[in-house]
Amino acid sequence: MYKPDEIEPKWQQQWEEDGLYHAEIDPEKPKFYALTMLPYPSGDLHIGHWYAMSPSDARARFKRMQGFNVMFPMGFDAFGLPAENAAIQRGIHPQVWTSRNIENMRRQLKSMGTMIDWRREAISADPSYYRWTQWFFLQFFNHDLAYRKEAPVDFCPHCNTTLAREQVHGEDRHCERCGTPVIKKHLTQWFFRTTNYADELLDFSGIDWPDQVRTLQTNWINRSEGASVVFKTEAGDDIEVFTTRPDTLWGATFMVLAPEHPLVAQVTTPDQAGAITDYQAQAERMGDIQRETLDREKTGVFTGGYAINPVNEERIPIWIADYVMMGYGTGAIMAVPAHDQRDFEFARKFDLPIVVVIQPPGEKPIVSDEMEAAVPAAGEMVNSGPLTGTPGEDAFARATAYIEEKGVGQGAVNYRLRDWLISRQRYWGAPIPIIHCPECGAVPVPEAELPVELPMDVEWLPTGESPLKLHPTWRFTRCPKCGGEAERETDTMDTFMCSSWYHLRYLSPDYDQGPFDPREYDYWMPVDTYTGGIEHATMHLIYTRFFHKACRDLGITKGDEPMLQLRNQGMVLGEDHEKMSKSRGNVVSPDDLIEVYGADTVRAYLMFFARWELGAPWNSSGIEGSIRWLRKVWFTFLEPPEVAGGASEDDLRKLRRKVHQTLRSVTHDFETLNFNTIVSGLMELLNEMNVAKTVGAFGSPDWLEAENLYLLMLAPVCPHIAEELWVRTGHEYSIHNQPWPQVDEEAAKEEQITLIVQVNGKVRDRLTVSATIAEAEAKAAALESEGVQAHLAGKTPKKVIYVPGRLVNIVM
RNA sequence: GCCGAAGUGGCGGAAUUGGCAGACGCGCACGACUCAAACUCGUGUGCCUUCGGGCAUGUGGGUUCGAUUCCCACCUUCGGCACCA
Repeated sequence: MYKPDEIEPKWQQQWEEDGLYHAEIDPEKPKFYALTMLPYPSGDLHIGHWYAMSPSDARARFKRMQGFNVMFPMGFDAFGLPAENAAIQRGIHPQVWTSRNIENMRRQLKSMGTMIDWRREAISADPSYYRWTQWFFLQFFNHDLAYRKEAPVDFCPHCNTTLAREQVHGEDRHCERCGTPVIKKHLTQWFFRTTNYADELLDFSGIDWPDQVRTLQTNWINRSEGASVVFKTEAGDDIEVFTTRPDTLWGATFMVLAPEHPLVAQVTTPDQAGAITDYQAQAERMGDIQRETLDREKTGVFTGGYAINPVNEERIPIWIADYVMMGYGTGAIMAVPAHDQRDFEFARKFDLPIVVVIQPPGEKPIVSDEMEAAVPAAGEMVNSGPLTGTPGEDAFARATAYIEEKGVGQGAVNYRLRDWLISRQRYWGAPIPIIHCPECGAVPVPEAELPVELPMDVEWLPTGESPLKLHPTWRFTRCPKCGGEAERETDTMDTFMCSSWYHLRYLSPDYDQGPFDPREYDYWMPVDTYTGGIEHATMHLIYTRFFHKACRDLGITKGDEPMLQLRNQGMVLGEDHEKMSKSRGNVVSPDDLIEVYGADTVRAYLMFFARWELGAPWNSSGIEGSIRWLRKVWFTFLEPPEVAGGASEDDLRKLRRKVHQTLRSVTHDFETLNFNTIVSGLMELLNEMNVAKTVGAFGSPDWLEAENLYLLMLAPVCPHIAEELWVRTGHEYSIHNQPWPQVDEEAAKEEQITLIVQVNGKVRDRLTVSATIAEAEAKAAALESEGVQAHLAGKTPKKVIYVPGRLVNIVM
């Protein structure tokens, strides 16, 4: 009987005692760093964690058998709000709550039978870890990659903290963690200069990442090329704008500033001041209730001020309107109503002049009074002073050159990507290692004094405010520079900061001379295969790339990218096809499944039941198929056959062929992470082996080879049963130290093939012929076949097409 | 509105990238075992059929001897972005 509850714990213990999966530097062997995204210690592993981790584990095991020195580490992204909420609601200290959860999740991970090397575990909330998170912050600070500024920022009123732009999602601009719509606040916060790396982040040439992630990141960064142009105002100030259409500059008939633009007050005339202030107040209120979505009708107010169009010296009015956003570009635009739909609508509503300066080729001349919509297409420049007549394809370049010659602007590139806001007004995070001194300003904590540890004796307030702010003593300190009284920064860092470098801490989690041991780095980095959810495409996966590149420029890391290959798994939905959630009551618990089926069955089912990158709804009867398969594996190898001996040469050759064909496809599918076809291939081979068993193949040399190869292929998928059967069939422990077998291409070759015979593309016959059949012979056989004769009716075919080894198509 | 992914039996999915559509598994039906049920094993299972065959990979076209695969248009679903200048 197959009893997973007996064999699984037994082997897990054995492997652990023997240190089977310890990863050590070995210059003799090629290394392979297999990494899967680390979990947040929420308390329980759910089936989604299993789905992410157990196929990744199987892949790592496969690589190990292939002869690579594989490191497959695990850790916990242990800072974060849920721990703090538990503290507020139940009075448990986040430290206690977190370590309790980690203990449970570690136990669950071990029950999965993974090859995780637990000696390399890293926990981001440990002072020995966040000491280095803080150290990285200081390196960035010292090299002007971290800075502090006041800005309108996104604030989650539920989580009581600011968020990075990447952590605000959806049309309603809600908090990535809790779903609450964010509000704008003006606060002084810490930022990292991610925008310095915008262009480099768009370059994926050195890495094998899914197109989808590349597209998401590319769209997120949203690079646009254009020009920045300076308009002088009559009030004396310069207004800089960004435009992607420098060729339309002669058509700029007014300017629009965002209501929050700092120059609004300067350009506003006294008689317009009242209307302007009212509109600004309205826009500010609207900001909270999403002014973009609520009101598509253009609104705005004239400031009374004028600017001069730098190319034609026209005097153009300056307006403010909420369709111009302070957060993009310079917060001011030149409005070209003839060629921009938004400007067009605005001009029509407020009766502003529309001047056509682009004429698309081959279309009848555009007349501004008759326009029903803006004409955004490229075309010949018209009505554009010295550049009139410039053809569409040259317009952009010539206009930019002209602006530069005149000294009123230059070519410019703009991005949507913002600098990364890393300040969080929360307790359970790594404190920002800065001391604010009234004399010296923001002073970094000396490296020798790291980590700035979180105080444990804190009080939780139901207001949701960070207890660091109200701690009686913690924040008061002395300035490291002048020795005067000073205060600590009470904000902590975004937890995405911790997870931006965790793959480096795994290299040497106990190292205390730096964030990682350079010897380990030189051997293991970069990560060879990284697996995890696509939901991190524009958060963690941008941050960690930025982090790596910034560290490279500081001489801390090497190479341009931290992770060479990325693969994303999909999501396991509930049986009702909905996202799993406690409130829906459709959550599948891995602990329960292991109790009933054992880990090997769960692992096999998770690999088999869907395309890994897509995921699928759970199916509780589907998993029955997986345990049936493993029971059948057990019986096939251990149960004596009903027929002993007597298999024909042919039967044995057939068996051997199937074994090597399966080995070929399984090897390929492991390489490409097509887990479902690995399992189906093994199922198919097992069926074939049982056929061979009934004709007396059991015990023959070919059978024994099949058995060996079968168990070796099974080992990465179902490590426990494979080990048990390996030992029971008389092999030496451990199967997991065996090399991956080689395909015998000769054995895998088909001797006979089914030649498909088509007439006009329709199958009319199937012939069993030698695989090496010659073209003439194949065609002749096809023409003579019964099925064809019936359709030929004495006529001569027009054409006969032969595809070697596959088919003959007779065209009538 | 823009960008991207995906549409194949009752279900999850397969098809060496242009060559037998539906592998493998679930489910279902029938049979064996059983007093009976479950388990297990066996057989069958895309649809229609006048049993010759015909129709089938979201829809409609196209390229080709041949299309799930390539091209064009459209529909649906799911993700992302969105007054981005």
